[in-house]
Amino acid sequence: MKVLTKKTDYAIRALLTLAANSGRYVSAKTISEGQDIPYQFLRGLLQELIRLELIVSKEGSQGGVMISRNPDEISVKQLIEGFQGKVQVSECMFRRQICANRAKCVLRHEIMRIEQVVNAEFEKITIGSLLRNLDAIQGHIQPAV
Amino acid sequence: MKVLTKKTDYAIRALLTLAANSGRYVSAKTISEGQDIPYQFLRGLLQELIRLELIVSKEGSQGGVMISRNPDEISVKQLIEGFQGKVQVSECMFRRQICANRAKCVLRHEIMRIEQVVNAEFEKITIGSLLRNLDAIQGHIQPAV
DNA sequence: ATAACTGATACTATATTAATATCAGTTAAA
DNA sequence: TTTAACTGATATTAATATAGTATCAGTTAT
Ligand code: FES
Ligand code: FES
Repeated sequence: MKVLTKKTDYAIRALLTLAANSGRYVSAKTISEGQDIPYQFLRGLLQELIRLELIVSKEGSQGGVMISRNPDEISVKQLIEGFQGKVQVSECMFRRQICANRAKCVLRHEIMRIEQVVNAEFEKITIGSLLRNLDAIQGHIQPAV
Repeated sequence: MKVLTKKTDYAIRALLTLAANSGRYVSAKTISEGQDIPYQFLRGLLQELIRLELIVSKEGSQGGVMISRNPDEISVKQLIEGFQGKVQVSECMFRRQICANRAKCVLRHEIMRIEQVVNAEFEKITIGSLLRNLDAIQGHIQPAV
């Protein structure tokens, strides 16, 4: 049981590369090769990131994508929601009117609490914090090119 | 993004019925109808619960399945692990030796912490606790037949 | 004997995720 | 002014996981 799909994982890694190269346009090809993400898959994903307004693009030769937000304001939670939808533990555990009074259902509350904890934790993790951690370890994410 | 699959959800509900009928054999048909779980799907699932040693069965007429553990000792965590595998936030976020020193990787630790929180929460929720909550609400889960 | 059951297993359908492919249009620079 | 390096947009396929169905053999209470 995995919580992050490959797409979200790829998005995080692409954004890390972009955060390490802010102010510069980096091509999909460069990111693809640097992070070992399938090229066309990455391209689609980058277009989604553009729609999410986390990056901007420049067409043509020497073009590419560039991060357009403060990396500290891009949380893993946002990315999960953008690519996988809200964290949802389950639908109503007891369907068909079993819990007539959904609003007061203790179970639901219990389970929604877990969702909140997970969300809160993923909110704390940002592209910025990840990048700093990586830098602290060994300065991995090299400026591309 | 859902955390519990239908199978796990069904298993929880089947076990609640069985917990409310402990000491008695309840047929798959009765559970299926009572909880609105597809019959054959439920049958397979019950066989898995038998292998997990959470229930026992009796063949033949008047047969069925019966819970064989203290409901307080059956946690949702166990069920998730039995049906969906361990909670795993992602594989190593940075593949191919990027983090040369996996053991000390801050990211991994961060992410593993979330996994632990989730697991700890699901461990607290047991068939017993769920059943008591339901009873407290309105005594839903009627003894079957 | 028969109806009500489980054991075991094979199969199909559906949905989600992952990956590829194609072609049109933009831009920098030789 | 042509060309190579790019993105935009979209269609298609492949792989995998989840959900649901079907069948037949064997067991047991009545
Ligand atoms: S779990 Fe759905 S209302 Fe209680
Ligand atoms: S995330 Fe894999 S070792 Fe750091």
